[in-house]
Amino acid sequence: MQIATWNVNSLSVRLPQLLDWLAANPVDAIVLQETKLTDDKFPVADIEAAGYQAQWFGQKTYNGVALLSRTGAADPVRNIPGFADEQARVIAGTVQGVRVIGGYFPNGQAPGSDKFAYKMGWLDALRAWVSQELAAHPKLVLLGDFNIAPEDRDVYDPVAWAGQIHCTDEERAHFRALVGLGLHDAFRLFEQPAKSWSWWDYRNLAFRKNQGLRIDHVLVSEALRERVSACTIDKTPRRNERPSDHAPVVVTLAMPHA
DNA sequence: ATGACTCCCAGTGGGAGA
Repeated sequence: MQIATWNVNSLSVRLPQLLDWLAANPVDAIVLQETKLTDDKFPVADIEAAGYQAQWFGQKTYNGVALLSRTGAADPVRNIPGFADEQARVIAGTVQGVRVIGGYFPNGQAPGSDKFAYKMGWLDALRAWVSQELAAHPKLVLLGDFNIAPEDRDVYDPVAWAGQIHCTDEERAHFRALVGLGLHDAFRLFEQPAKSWSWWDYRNLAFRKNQGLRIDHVLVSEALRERVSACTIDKTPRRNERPSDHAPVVVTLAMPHA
């Protein structure tokens, strides 16, 4: 079983690339971030034609998430229950017995800003809810655009980024607290090339110079840890014309009855 | 290097992203 995450930075712009990628990478499920579409504009027909069922939750201009799966998702949830939020950032569902939680974590803009405070409150609420979800669903994957670079090795220039957004102590403490619920950073369960990033700035030839951050993550529960056989970042779509600034991340699980 | 690019809604520019 394979599950992916991809921040597409506008699904209307990236739909052809998504369909191409799914044809080449027929994952069982994928969560999308930054669809930037109101629900009435979601391209459900194209996605179903590609062999996926979809749950989606969006808004105009900003945010927006979706969960696509071959077999459909049971018990869907949109956003964090009990956390009043104007922004469409979370979609969850149970796919082939695995609880899949896709998130587009707040950017936070800058430490000290209102948006940073929102990010901290959102992370508090997310952790409390994921803790409950874990208790109900031991086989759980939390994945998406976390907008957090967990360690200095996840940053191309950790000196320049020290204390900057995505790299603050507060954000990194939140990442560790999520892991502390009993989750594992699937990417780090394996030997990985140095300088592995999931996002590269559009500016300054950052992709060509491989100047990026690893901010898109897949966290797997303890019950799934032994089943994880691979976790990779696919840089291929970042080489497209008009690419998203993020690359997909794919986790492979050995699921005997999937 | 106070930047750079891309998307969006707007409306002939500006905010947000990361």
